[in-house]
Amino acid sequence: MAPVPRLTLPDGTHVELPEGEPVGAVLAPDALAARVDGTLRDLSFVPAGDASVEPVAPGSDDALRILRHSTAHVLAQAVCRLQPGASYAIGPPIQDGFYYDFDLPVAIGEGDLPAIEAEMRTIVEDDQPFLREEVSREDAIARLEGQPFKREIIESIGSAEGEVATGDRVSLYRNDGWVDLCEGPHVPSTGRLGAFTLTSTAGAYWRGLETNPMLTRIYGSAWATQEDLEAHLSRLEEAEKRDHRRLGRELDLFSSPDELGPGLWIWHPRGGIFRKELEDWVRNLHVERGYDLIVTPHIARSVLWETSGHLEKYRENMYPPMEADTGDYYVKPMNCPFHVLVYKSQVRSYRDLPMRLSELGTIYRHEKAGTLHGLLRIRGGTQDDSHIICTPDQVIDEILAVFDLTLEIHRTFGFTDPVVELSTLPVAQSIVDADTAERATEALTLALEKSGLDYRVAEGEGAFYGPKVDFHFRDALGRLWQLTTVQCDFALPERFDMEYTGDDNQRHRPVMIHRAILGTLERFSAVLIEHYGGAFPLWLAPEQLRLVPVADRHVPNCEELAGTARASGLRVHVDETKETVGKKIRAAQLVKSPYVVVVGDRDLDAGTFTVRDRSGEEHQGVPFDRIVSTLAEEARTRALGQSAF
RNA sequence: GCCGGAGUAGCUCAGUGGCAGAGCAACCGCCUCGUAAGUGGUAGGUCAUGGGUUCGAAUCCCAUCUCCGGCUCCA
Repeated sequence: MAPVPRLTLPDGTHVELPEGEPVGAVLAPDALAARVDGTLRDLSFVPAGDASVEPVAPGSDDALRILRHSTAHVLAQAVCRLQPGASYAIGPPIQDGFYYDFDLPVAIGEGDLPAIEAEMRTIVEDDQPFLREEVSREDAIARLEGQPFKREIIESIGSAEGEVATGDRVSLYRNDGWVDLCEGPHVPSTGRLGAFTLTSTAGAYWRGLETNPMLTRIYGSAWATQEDLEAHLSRLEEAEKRDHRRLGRELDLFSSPDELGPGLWIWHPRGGIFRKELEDWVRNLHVERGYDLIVTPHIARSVLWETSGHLEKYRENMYPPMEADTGDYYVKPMNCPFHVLVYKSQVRSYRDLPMRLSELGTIYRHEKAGTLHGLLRIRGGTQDDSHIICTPDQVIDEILAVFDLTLEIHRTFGFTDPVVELSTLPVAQSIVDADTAERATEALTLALEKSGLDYRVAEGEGAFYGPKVDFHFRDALGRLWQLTTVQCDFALPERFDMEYTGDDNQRHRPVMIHRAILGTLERFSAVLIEHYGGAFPLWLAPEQLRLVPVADRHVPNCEELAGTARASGLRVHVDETKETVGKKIRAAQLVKSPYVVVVGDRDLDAGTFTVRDRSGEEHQGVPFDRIVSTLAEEARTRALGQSAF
């Protein structure tokens, strides 16, 4: 007779499990699953012998994943009830929720989601147990007859490396006669689910391959409690309020009229002043850091792009050529070839190096139509693009200096704690030989090690001409944005036959570092708008001070005060509309004007004013010259918070 | 590019085969006001574009353009 299994609980105590009893029998009733000897299992799992057992408590990350996965099953079951001929593919838990992919006899849209959700609720009310069975592959295929995707998965299991199951047996989960191939584990029964909602539908290729059939994906969100779900939904609402496309319109910053073409944007006066401030600052900072400013055109002959390799490797992202009297011209998708030409305009010596060539270069990329997204994914944009051309000995120090500048720039906006990623060369489509790629990767790795930054490696994610280091920063809502990219390039110097004379009087090949710290200004602006929710720090605010006359007769007083403030470099708006003070305050608040000063008899008599900031807080009795000097100082220091007076 | 949805006044939207609508914004008055919407009026439209069905189309059909949500976070 087999010995009774002895279970070790997380607190170190031991319990004996009566033979044939599942682990759930000894765990708290709120447990959703169990971790048995480190592996996630159903509560119904019966251990073969002694084991350590840990409950998967509600609210834990494991529990959330299981909950979401189980909810995905309920979704699939509901869809199959509503559309009996449906094939179901995969339905994993994801960030904040889950999805399931289907091939449906009848197409559905978002309007069909309430009906599906209602069906899901009845399944939850039924409190159907999730029953696990382990069967042979043949049996599994038989049980899932008419499910081509499941068949494909079953046949592929164990064949590719890293596949989940091994051996000939796979697991099925069944509730109420509906069967899915699934590794598990699941919650004990559907009654444990509930805090979920379906969010959207989408097309998704089977296994993500464009050559595969397009399936219908249904997305949902699921949480441990209704409160968590509601908190998530209000986070989405907050993100929507901060959407740069919406704020760009509301704050009158930019637009993309149809006549321009997709992915192209015009900046309005209020957006223009914001960009000017950003650009002036970033240019000056570069000059301070030893960069030289250059200017290059938007188009160039095809020969330039042949030499650079763009026509060979980057053509699909380039606008088609323009025919002209002197040959074919291409609009530039990158600035680097032009910077090479600046370098090559003279014979260079090691004394010229490092050369740090910088421009706000406007580029055009013919991005795939479906990938465009506001200012975040555009076809025309301006990069803070620089190329550092240096000797191999100087590479590491130059890269370190770029890292340093990167951190300084992002700190100015309140972005800290970057997530740093080293992307190695994409082997297949590179113009670089393995040896060169190795050298470039090594240089970046050495610089990263020396910088002390934590980083992770992404194999094969680099640019076609070289490996790169990317910096991602977290915004006010906790979202990560890839902003900075630093690329180490041994290929273009070769292709363009770039040279310098060394102190040995021999010719040498320089190294080129590509780097954009803000990325494109359009994209960066979008990130800033969402980060600040449109409430820019004073130095970037299109309007810095708004004066509100109490009555018409105070307009001249406001104009006079505005003149004083403007003389100190402040951007001031006087609200001359014939509205009530309350209405004018509201208008100022809606355009997120940082400071509002109401000007009436009381203030003019006293010679002091009440300053209202964005939070609505009022600072009383402030002389106007102090308002001006305080705001000027706030702008000068690029302060992130508002002044207290 | 592909799947699904959408396109009506500057903005947000109603209108589902029978005269093109509302709120906000704009403009013109009245009010001269004290920290988030005072009040009356006026103007504003090729209902994305082109074709079709119909006595009749914003509405139904087709095509095109544009926008929105997505297109492995792998049972």
